[in-house]
Amino acid sequence: MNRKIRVRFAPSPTGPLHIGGMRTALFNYLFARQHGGDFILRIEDTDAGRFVPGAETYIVEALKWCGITPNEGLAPDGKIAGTADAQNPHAPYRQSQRKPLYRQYAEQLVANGYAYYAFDTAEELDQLRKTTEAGGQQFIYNYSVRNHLQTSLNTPIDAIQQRLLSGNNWVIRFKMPENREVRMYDLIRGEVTVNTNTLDDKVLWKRIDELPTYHLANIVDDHLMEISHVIRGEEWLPSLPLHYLLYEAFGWSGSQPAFAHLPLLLKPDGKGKLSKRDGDRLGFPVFPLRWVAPDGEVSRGYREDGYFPQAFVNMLALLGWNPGTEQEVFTIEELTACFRLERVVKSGARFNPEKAKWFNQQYLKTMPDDELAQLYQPVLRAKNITASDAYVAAVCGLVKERATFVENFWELSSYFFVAPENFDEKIVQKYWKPETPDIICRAADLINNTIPFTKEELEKSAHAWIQRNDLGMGAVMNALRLCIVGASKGPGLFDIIVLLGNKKFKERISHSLALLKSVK
RNA sequence: GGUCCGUUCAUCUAAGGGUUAGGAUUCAAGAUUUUCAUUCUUGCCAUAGGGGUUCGAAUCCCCUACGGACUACCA
Repeated sequence: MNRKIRVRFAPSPTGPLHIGGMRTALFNYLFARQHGGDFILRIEDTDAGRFVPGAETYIVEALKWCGITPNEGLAPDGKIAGTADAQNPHAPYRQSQRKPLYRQYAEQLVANGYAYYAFDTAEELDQLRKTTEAGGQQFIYNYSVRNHLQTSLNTPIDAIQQRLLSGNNWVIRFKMPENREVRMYDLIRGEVTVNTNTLDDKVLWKRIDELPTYHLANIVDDHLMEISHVIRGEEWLPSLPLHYLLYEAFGWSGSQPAFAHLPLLLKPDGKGKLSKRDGDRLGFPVFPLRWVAPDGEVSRGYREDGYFPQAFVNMLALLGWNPGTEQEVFTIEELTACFRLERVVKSGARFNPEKAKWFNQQYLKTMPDDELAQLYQPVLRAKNITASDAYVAAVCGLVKERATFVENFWELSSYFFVAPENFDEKIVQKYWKPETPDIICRAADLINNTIPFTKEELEKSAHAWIQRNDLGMGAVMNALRLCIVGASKGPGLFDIIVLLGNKKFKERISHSLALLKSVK
């Protein structure tokens, strides 16, 4: 039985996707691609009350940024497919648009005795729950209470019809069997067993918005869309028995998908799962893209914070998964090749923002200079600086290994574009002596007259000159660096000078000399 | 409270019953460098506790503790 691998990522558009959701999407994507299967994007918008405008677009954009492209579920315009075509045979992929479909399945369950209509109101239920718990008992809506309530199980057929016709004062509940051990299998956790007595009669059909609940829609769609593997967050593990039982009730157990529940992402500090608040509190993004909530509140995004999507994806992949080797830096192709569901860790992972930075640095370091130049040019233009691509690329080449983000480039390389106006106090104190200006002038002359004007040649003649005059490497080089850079940092001084060029070097020396004179 | 899942350095994790318990991030020290950074070297640091099973347990079993999720007409 060689079933086609088909997985789905099924977020609900209640807000931006956070890191955990992105990881779930990534693992689904990797798994599908590795097996030559399909990766389907489905929108689970069966809660009209929690719908947030823009969330769906955000989800599509975020996946796109990461290079996680669904091969089913999107229309040619890049949006969620709303109608079926050759490319999207199982459309629509928004559950709200699949609404007409679900009702019959719910009714089927009622007809076959696996579900029933319940006529109690939310208020009655609340009351019942309160009194039960006040009596020290825990309230479970199951066989022990369902017979005492008004349901289709204890109401004559004509009266049921009457109630159904008289309005929407009803829900459909799953009739949880009594005292059954449900044995389930999870690809990551192994066998899990639960007794049905601890479970309750979950609502499958909501009166409030006349839509199925997650549980019903999810099972029906996974079946109809021929999903082979359900890879989702651990928060769904407690509802797995219900899902098993639903497949059974529909008679679909034979084609039921395999399940894998991913460990949760925990706060970097303290207790509990990672939340939006932690990002604000600890100063790191929890969302892939910047998100502006309908109320105007802005949440940072990895993209806007200057992370490369490759680095972000790489970081995500290593959250709760590892290849068993010591490799940490992966392209998405490499990830696709070596990802194994069985190697996903069982325990929750504390999220570490530091490691995310480290990954970005790894990618920055290996990125070609001309690509970096394209990213840096807009920053320069914003500062009214015009420089050739070749020049900017050379600058990037010299500073990239000391940066984590392109954003760091300016502070690391401003002196390649503008003369320093301020000088590091400590370095001035240490290296700027009364005789220094004279030495700098002579050194500058020497440098200006060196032919060819190359790093090697400059190094050779400068070293010889310093030695000949017994001036001390540190004293001359640091003072010279102070004039060029303004501080004691940066790449090799002769690298800088050569890139700056003879003319600019001269200007820089006289400019700084004048400034430093007034400082002293 | 109930149900389920989990527990190896500060953090992410490796170790199919037999290793001085390995790597990475962070931190610290040293080397290299004219400086900063990179790089390299080194260091610090862990099997939650208690019982079993076994010649031998991080690994299998039980108990305890701790952590997490779930417990809606949310997903």
